[in-house]
Amino acid sequence: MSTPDIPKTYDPRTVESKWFQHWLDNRYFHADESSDRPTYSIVIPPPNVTSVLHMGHAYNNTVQDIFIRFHKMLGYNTLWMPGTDHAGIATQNVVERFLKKEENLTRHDLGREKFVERVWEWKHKHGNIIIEQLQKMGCACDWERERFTMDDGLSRAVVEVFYQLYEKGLIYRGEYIINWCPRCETALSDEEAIHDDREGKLWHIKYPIKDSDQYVIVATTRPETMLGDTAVAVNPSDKRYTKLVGKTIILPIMNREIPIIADEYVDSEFGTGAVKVTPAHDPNDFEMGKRHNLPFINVMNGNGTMNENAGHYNRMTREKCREGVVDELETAGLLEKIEKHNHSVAHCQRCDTTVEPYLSRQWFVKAKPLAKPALKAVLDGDIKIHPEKWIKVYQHWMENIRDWCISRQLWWGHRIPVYYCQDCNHMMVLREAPTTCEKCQSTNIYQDEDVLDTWFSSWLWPFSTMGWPEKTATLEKFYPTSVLVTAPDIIFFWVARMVMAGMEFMGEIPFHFVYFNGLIRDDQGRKMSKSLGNGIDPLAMIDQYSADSVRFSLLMLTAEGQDINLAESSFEIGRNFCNKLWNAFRMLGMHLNEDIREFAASENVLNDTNFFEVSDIWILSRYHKTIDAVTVNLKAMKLNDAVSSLYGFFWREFCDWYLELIKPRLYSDDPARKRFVLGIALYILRGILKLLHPIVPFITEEIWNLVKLPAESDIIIAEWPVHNPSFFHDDIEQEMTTLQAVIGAIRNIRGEMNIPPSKRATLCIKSPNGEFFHRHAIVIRSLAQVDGIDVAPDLTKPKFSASAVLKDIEIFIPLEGLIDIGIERSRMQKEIIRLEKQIEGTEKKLLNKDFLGRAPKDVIERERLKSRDFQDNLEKLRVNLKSLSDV
RNA sequence: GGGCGAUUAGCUCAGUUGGUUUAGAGUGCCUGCCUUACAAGCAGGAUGUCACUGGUUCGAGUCCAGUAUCGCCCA
Repeated sequence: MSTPDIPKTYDPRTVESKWFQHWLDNRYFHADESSDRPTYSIVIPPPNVTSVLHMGHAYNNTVQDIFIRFHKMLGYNTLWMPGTDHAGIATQNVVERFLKKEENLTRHDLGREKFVERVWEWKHKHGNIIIEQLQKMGCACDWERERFTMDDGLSRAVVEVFYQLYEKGLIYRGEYIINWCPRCETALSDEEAIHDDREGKLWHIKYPIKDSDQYVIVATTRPETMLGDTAVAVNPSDKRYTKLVGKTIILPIMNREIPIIADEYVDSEFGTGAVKVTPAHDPNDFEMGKRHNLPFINVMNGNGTMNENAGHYNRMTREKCREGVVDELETAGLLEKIEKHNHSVAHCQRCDTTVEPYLSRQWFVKAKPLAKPALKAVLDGDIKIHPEKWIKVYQHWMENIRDWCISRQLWWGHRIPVYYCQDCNHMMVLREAPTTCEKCQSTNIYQDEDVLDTWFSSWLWPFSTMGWPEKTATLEKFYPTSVLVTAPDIIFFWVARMVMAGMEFMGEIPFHFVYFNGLIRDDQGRKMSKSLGNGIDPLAMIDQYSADSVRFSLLMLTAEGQDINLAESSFEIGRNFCNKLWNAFRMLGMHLNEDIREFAASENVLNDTNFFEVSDIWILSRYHKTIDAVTVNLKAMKLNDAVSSLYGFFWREFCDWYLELIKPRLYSDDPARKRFVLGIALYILRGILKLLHPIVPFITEEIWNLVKLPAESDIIIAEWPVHNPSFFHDDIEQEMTTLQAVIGAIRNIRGEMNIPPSKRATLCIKSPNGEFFHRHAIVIRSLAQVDGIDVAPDLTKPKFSASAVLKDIEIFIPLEGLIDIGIERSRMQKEIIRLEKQIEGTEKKLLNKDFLGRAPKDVIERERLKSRDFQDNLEKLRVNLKSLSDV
């Protein structure tokens, strides 16, 4: 493009898909095991295969993409491992609903084998949605390596891990109270049972004492479970009940005789101090039941209905049963009272059904031995966590870890590699399915019906995706990974367990850093959720504003680890920024030719020192400081700071000032100067594009390809700019600050006086530094819309003029007839009051003996200097104000 | 009940080890501009008892203690 034919508006739609395909075609995303460059690797937190992209994904993956692209440009051999997980419960639910709706079939109609086939079918058809959406975001994953937790390789890893842990005695089967979802009809881990505070009731029930007319009153939040009561318990030190311990209760409705026992667990403060004990339906009662050898009576079926142990409530739902029990007690005069009572109730993470503490036989992982090295890794600082506050949360969980229930009564998932002989009941845990019983040679063998918790495969993700248990070149090269980027709500589900797995199976940490990104909320600070309908669809936002805009906006809005409150209009930030970038490019682009492109790319422009003006030295100084700031912040993972400094430099300095400052030269008749200034501006723009690329990859690639030399690479693999301190010029920056202040003061006068831009003004300056104004006359004229400039050290204030004071510079704008004396006077008075307040502040300090005696010298000196400047300005202002009154 | 975090402009938030900050940014608001890159823009303006109370200090938005409100996690 030598005579630029640049579209007036930037069209992200075609541009974004074009470049993504280009990057794929050139395999820029591909990580190379044979490369000798230093490595940088991330494994994606695998989204559920059923999921569609939400704002949380969009944000989380933008962060990862920035890290990856940044390190790619720094020259690292980067690997971003993508993929999805099979999301046992969620996926099974989705497919079941689908089958019901489309074919009116249940999974039981199909049978296990056929059903699982249908799930795979569904996965092949719909499971790619989120992957395509991530690609739309621009994610620089190594898509050739995409993994799925049910892939053969990853499944082998799961079996291997089960086998190893079982051999070490870290996996066991047993009958315990677990969290049971009656809707999903499966066990859940503690982490999948979400506790919410709900308004409930506390029923006070009279339990008659055998052979007496007395009662013990027990308080319960779950009256229906009384059908399974096998004791009443009180605290041994509770004097109210000492005499009753050992007596017998006639359990109402069931008419079962149950003992009154004493147990330390009972809280005398709660309710009446006497509690019913239901060992098969409450984890604490379960422990008590074991301590006191109580019977365990399960009164419920897996689907949440009552069973034959519930007497005439058999087959009733637990909700109906509760109503019935309460009615029956009331009728019998056994209901003492009902109180309102708030308590926390566990709900199924996937379907929100109230979770039932349920006695059943499940498989568990012994967690304590695994937790020990995992905790040590973090406390020793081998794994660093950002923000650090999460270390404590991690520590608390690890120190109080409980065994992990890993079996699920589902069909979709990794089937537990345990086999039983039908003939001799022998149990075998094996890597490969056996054909005969190793004990009795029977071929009558069946596999455990249950599958494993999805997280039992996800916790292996950092190494299973790289080929473990094989010793692969990928593992050798890219494990441990550099950083894990995720949201803090899965710290226990995933982060903690990945560390345990890494330590146990690799003998090494899985990642060096954990970066927790904040949660996305709506504009009122509420969590985005389907039920509230307050979610913002990132794809709709991408359609409306472009992927770059979405990425940029999210970053601008986010402080480290803080939650983000998001409104749809927030995305205008990014759109406006991209528009500004496009237009900055357009301004230069229309003047570009091969020569200038070459000139800027070769950096020869930097050697043309005799063309340098203050503005050029200034922008180069600011540019190199910006490179430094952005690089430091990105390395420190302070993304918001990196983006802010880029925003400020590009918009507030490069566009607002530099591009305006160069216009006189750009439109001058001096081709050499024009060539030079275009060269500098393009040199800076090239750098800005590179610095911005990790954040807004598409538009930067587009513009880069319009300004780069044909021989240069695409920006995605371009070299990251390096700052050079020899470009730092504090003295020149100081001079620019003064120049900006002068122009600002003039603009202020013009603005406040409502002087239209068409009305040029003359400028009278009283200053000893005439040289300064001579040097900057052209840009002052251009940026402040003034005609002539008179400068003299002893200039007298013209009549009918507005004025401003900047230390030793006094600015006068004679505006006879235009200036409203009233406005000007109040403008000056406002300034005087402001200064008087400042002086008051500094004087207070300077008159304080303790301050003078104890504060460091430089601080005192600074205060003195400040005070003197304020006083000088004030005096001049007063004189000027007075002259205004004299007119 | 235990723990963590927050409280700074109308809104969303920065503010590193106490003095380089005369408390900032984005957005919104008011005024004036279609100035040959950009009205998705430009220029100017207004707005803060830094939640409250006390303490440490020559000096506190910043450190300490307590209070209030809100949020999150765990039991």
